[in-house]
Amino acid sequence: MRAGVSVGTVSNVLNRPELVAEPTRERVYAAIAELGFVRNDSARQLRVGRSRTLGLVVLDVANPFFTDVARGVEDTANQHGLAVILCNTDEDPRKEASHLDLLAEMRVQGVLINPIDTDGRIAGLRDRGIPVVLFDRLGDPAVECSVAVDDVLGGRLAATHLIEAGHRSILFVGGPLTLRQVQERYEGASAVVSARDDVELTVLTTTALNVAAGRAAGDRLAAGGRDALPSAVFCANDLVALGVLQALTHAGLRVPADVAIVGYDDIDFAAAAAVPLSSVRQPRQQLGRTAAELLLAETMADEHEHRQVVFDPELIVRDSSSR
Amino acid sequence: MRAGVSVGTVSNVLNRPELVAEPTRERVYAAIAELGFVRNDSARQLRVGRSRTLGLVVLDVANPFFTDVARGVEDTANQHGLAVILCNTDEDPRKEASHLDLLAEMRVQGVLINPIDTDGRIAGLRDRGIPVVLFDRLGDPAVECSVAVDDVLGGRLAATHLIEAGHRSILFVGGPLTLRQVQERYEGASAVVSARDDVELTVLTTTALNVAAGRAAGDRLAAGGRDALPSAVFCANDLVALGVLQALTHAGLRVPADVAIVGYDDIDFAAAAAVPLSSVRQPRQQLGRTAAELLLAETMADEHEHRQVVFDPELIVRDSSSR
DNA sequence: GGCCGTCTTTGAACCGATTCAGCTCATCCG
DNA sequence: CGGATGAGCTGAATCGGTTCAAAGACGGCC
Repeated sequence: MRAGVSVGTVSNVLNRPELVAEPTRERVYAAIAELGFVRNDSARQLRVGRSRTLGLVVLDVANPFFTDVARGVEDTANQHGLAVILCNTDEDPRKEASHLDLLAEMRVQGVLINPIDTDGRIAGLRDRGIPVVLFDRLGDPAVECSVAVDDVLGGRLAATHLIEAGHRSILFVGGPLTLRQVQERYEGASAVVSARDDVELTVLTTTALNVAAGRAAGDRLAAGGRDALPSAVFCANDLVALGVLQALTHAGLRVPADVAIVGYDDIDFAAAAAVPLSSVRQPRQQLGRTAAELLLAETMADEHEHRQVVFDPELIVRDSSSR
Repeated sequence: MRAGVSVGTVSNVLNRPELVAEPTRERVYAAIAELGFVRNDSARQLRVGRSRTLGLVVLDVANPFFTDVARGVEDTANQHGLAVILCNTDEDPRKEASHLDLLAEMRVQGVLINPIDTDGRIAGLRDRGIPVVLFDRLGDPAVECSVAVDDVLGGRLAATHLIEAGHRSILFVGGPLTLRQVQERYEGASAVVSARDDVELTVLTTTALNVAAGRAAGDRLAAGGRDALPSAVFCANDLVALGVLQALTHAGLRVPADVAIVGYDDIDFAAAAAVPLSSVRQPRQQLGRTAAELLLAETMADEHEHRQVVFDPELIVRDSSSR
């Protein structure tokens, strides 16, 4: 080698510099700088058995909820010298599967996932020694760690608030209902409503949880005419809520006078909306950080006790649901 | 091996199945399924010399502008069987450097970057045979491909529109001014303004381009009192604009009556804002797709002609700047 | 039967960093 | 002075695919 030193020594300089004598170390650093040497991570991984990356699989990168979670994950990961590979599933089980396959081939240290399809693939990763932590959804504490926010409670908070504000016909907008988040938020609202005789809860399902889907739902609502309108709408997330708000406003309806709206997630844009949006807030970054920490704990320790962490959501009331 | 077959054959089944006889192929697939075999990507990479990933380095994942670009990049990359590693720099040159180092170690196929700091590191990647494509910023066509939107034109569009709407004192809000995008958008506006004697353009710099920074700027504006207010504000991006809008509204000022606002990027949330935001729209996904295509073209071809692609932005006028 | 060409399959070299047993040499101690 | 000690360094084995020259199998043809 350039520094008159063996490859073994170079490796030591890079990984355990304290083992190498000062002058040698200096020479090696100098040679590295001079030659522009960059360690080949594949070779290192091959030998060590696993990579220095961690996979994060989310439903939709364009949703600020997930980018905030990703922030949290990234913070924690970077602190430990790990890179994060962000994968987008678009709520498509096939995309999810193909991303998981890729992550398995990469021998990532672990995977954080908000799963759509809990098919065998996740178990497969785990069999292969790759820990998987579920986030924004609880799993089986016997086999996995998970971090979630209590969505049923979130649904209750929203519904309770609307009922207290005097609304008697509430429409839940969101979908697909196969998404656990959507289902549980609905469940929470439903539980509150069924405890009373005088309140009605209906559902309008959407095909996705984005602004366009919300806009479509809002258009349908508006097209039904003023009489068919519910007095309040509870949306499965803020993107949908913003879409509904846009469509209703566009159709000349007033929020909250004609229809009140409550969203979910309390993304930054909720407060900046046409009518500041009431929303159920989740501790997003903390969700990400906690998930990453659980994952790291699992990779480090020999003995590991799986944990379930549940955060409580909080209702933020703004103009869209109060007069 | 389980299928009574050599490793070489397995490799052929995986990579060039047409070379292997039907029955053998079947046996190998069966064995793979039975054993739950997953190819070790590091070993493959080590041999082949490069990975099947591509790095995307952005200023801020939480900015919908970048997630839309990322979408475009991902689409194209996935079509070619590549994974995308999304890196966040938070406008911090140190983070940028460390991400680039990591990507170099990973021997990514290429890097798409919206650079802050064009220090030696990018050239270093290129020397090592890793193509780099700049996006949202033009580079030197002799050494690199780049894709951008004409930010100077965007600035002109915004300023021209405001002047035509009768505004004579315009405030530009954005920063840091070291960001090329910020600078050029300002330049465009400045060029239009200096062509006239009766219009005044001032600048309020922010430390970042997010909602919080915008809110802070808006608070400062509002604190100055009604008399000190400019008649219009042109923001370096929509996040800042939304922040300003929020702060002004909160302070009891009316938009656009007291102050008009024009943003930049036309993110989905701009239309859904408290006062629907006028904004300069950029073809975001297309920017991402084009950048990825240029990168792929460079990796494939032996001979490669570097290209510069410039898209034109488009002004979308909404309520925030028209009465 | 022998030779040739085609289609399959094999097996060993190789990629580059890590790891570790073992070597060297200076120092210290009895 | 001999031997023990340990710091510092070396060099070869190793990880698991990919690649390719070469071997093998088989059929056709003279």
